[in-house]
Amino acid sequence: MDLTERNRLSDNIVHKLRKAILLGEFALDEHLREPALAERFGTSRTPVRDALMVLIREGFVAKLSSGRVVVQGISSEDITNLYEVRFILESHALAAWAKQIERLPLQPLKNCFERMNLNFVRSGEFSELDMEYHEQLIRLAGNKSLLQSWLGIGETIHSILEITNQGYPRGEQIVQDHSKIIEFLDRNKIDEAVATLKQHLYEGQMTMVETVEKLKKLKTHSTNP
Amino acid sequence: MDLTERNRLSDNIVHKLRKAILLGEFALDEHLREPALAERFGTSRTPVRDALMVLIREGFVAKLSSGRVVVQGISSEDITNLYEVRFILESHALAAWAKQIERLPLQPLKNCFERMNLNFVRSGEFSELDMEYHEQLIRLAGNKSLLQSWLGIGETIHSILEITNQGYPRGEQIVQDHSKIIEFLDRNKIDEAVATLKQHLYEGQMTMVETVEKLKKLKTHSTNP
DNA sequence: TATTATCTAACTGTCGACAGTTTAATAAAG
DNA sequence: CTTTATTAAACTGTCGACAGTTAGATAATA
Repeated sequence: MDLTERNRLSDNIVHKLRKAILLGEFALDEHLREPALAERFGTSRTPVRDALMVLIREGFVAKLSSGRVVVQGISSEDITNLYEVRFILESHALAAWAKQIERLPLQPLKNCFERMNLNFVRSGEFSELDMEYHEQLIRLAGNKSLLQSWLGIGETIHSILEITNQGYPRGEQIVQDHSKIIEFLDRNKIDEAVATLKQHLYEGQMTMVETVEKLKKLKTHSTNP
Repeated sequence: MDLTERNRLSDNIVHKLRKAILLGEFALDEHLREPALAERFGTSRTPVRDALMVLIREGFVAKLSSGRVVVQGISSEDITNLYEVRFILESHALAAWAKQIERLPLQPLKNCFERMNLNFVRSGEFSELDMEYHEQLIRLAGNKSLLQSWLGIGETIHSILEITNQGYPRGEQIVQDHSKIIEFLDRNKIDEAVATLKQHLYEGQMTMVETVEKLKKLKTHSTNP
């Protein structure tokens, strides 16, 4: 079933570069040079180039038409934007699912929830399961483009969570919300499911904004002599 | 203002590969081999790899975890999906713009419309201007993530239009719709603007589905001996 | 000193090559 | 004749190198 999952060097570089950008290691609009990055990560330029293409798509960096790649950084407004789009995509998924003549089964969503419910203490896996739950939610719509758009947003959010994650203080709340959404869907109460989702995402957004703000202050102090 | 626009070989390859896939030159799930493509386009493998990464993002091909890149093709359902997402993004842009305390100016949208209104005979530029109009519409929301998500959808749609384009039989209707949307926005009639947009996109979707179906039939006949 | 011109160093896009791995083909066994 | 084992060809990921171009430093001019 194609589980090979070869580890490419670029994957590792993507991960580390995202972290470095989020932690404010680079200044805004700073030019990221491929040779310097290649030396930093102990590779040739090829995996660095591949990694930069991924980060361009995710919006962490931007490519000027001159070819230069510059750091974009993540502001509170960016996070608000991100969650705004995330909500319209996910709420549309629920609405689209409800409109289907033959609705796709809720089972994958439920299975994911069960795994999360059991392991919700282990914060490492929790973040993955949280995102997987929302991905399953999107998949309910059976719309390839919707999934593709969501993956762009979802991966960005996930990578931010991965780094800023403080151990999921809201773990129990999250599990409870996920449970409520499934119940509402089961009972065909779509509006209630969407409302729960909205509140759920809003809280996630607030937490992330706070965390990123903290990080930013931390950075400002440590660099101001 | 950064107008350099260097021509990379990969851009050319992206264009030609998209066209080949849409015209049905490759079978579904066919394996695209980098060396073969490199020879076909008279380049080394590097620009081919870069081009494939773009096509992966656009959904024309998919990368298996083994590293293989396989052709995905475009079905009528794919187009429906594409337009469904496009509509929720664009309609959200209008709603978000309307909610702003200090609304972004409509001028860029109007400027784009004027250029389209003048040149709408020249079908070559028309396609570009049509997409630019809708991009300006998205920009009204002032949401970076929304724009990024839309660009993914928009570029895919644009590339399909570019190839299947039969000379824009609906040109006048399109210009008229664009004009109506601007008027509605000017008068703060958001619901009407969204309704016009919905009808506008629906007609675009129908045209594209028809065209792609025609292409498919054409292909079936020419390959069946 | 401010501004323009020149030059050098460095970067990006591209190339060909290599190594490990995977696929496909062939041979061996049931 | 089908299924498993073996082998060989080919592909992907990675590397170092080169050339044209760009950015920044230095020199020249006002």
